[in-house]
Amino acid sequence: MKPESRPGTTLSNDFYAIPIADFFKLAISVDCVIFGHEGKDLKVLLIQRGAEPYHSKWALPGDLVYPREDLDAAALRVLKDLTSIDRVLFEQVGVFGKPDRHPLGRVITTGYLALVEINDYTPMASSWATKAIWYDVNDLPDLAFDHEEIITTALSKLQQTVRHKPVGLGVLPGRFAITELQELYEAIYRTTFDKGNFRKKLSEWNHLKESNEFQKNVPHRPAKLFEFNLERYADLEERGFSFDL
Amino acid sequence: MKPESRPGTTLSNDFYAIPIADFFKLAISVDCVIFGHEGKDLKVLLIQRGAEPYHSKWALPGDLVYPREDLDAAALRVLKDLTSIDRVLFEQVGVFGKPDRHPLGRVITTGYLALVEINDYTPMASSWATKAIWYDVNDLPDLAFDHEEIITTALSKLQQTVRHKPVGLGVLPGRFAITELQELYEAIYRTTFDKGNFRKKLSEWNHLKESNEFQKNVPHRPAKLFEFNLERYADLEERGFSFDL
DNA sequence: TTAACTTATTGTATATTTTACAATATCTTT
DNA sequence: AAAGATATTGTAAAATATACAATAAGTTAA
Repeated sequence: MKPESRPGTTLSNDFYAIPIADFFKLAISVDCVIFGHEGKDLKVLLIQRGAEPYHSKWALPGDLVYPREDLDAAALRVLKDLTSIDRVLFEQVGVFGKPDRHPLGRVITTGYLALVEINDYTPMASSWATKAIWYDVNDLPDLAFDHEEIITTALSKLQQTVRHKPVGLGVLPGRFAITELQELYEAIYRTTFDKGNFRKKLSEWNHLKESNEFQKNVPHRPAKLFEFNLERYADLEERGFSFDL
Repeated sequence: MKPESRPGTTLSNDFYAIPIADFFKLAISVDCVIFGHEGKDLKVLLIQRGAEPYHSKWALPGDLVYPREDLDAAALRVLKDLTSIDRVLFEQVGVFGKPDRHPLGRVITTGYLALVEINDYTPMASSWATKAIWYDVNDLPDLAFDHEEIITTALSKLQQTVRHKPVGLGVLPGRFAITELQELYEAIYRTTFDKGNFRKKLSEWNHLKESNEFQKNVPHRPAKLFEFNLERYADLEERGFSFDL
């Protein structure tokens, strides 16, 4: 049956060639691209599937959305199941709805991204996965479904977001050296910045305040530790800015 | 029933408290935010609904997605139904999936945006709408469902897109004055730019080529008409750039 | 104890870009 | 011919970005 054979409608009652029941033979899911930061690395949390289809293949953690559940809530549930994290940086990436993306039926999925600090949480294998492992973004295994595409889109989205919103709060420890924050940016953008210039850029944003603490046990001059100025951070998040590479 | 009472699954067969059938009692739709450009104005094409719910209210044109139809294809179908346009600038905005956003049941919608030239097309009232009218983006009527939110998100997305991709091809006529292109940008960003500086910025992008034609019948010095250098335009679209306001 | 080594932090001169306007140019209308 | 409208080009000053140099302050090894 060709789509063209039926004029448009919006949940009205004029269904023609296609039985109305067919419009409800689908499910929706969420899939989470959980980026993990650790020093200079950016990784993604993948699970090894314990069920068909794609049994034992690597995939993004995800789940069907409950009948009355909000999409964002479903994605947060998956995130929390796996990392016990409530939220850090969390946003919708987009919908992936090709008719044949799921071999068992029509499943439309919404991708979400989150960014967390790897060392803050040990990912637990959930009931639906035999194991969960952090993979480097630059070296991913073969993935189930269209999950590779979702990850690619999510990374672009993350890079985009970080150009107009501050990042680091909840990812870095409460007190951190400026170099650590720079390494977070470098991991996200897969590049390097000049130390001095990056430092100047940050000081313009004015969202850091220095503490009187220094790094300890480092084999070189210890860096002064900073913390985020929460008010100013929230303000930047709210207003947005433009960070040019 | 609380979501927490059921552990996660990914289309596997371990459904507990919720009957599997309930997972399929939902429908998906697409809604199109069709932006129309005309001189200095940016408008949105709205339809007056001819069916319940929200009968006779203003709403975005949209439709249910056919069982085997790709989401993008569904949105393009709606766009073409109404404007007979194939595509110009067209992209996904995001998913809107609050459980109660549709009074008759669970309907999850994906928003799309398109940008067209108003004078190129006369919108026709489709079978599912009593009329279709262009409304100024800054002066919208009360809208059905969560369509106001979708429009707001779509406008942000359009502004974002136009910061790293060229715009104008397919919207402006084949030959146009630079001021016309500037007015398109000004309509999208709801601001004004310095003429001289905008012109310089454009010439850096190098995607215009001058014709030997001039404006006619204007009560002032006629402007030289330009056209897009298609190769360069495509190149910019491909690579992307950063246009700072 | 000191020299070598490592990263931190600040400074700075140069190049590049942005911005705000000024100055002309070229048509139409009065 | 003067006045009125934009078009188009030019330019000086201000603001930014970039590439490095120079110095600081620890640790490690000789």
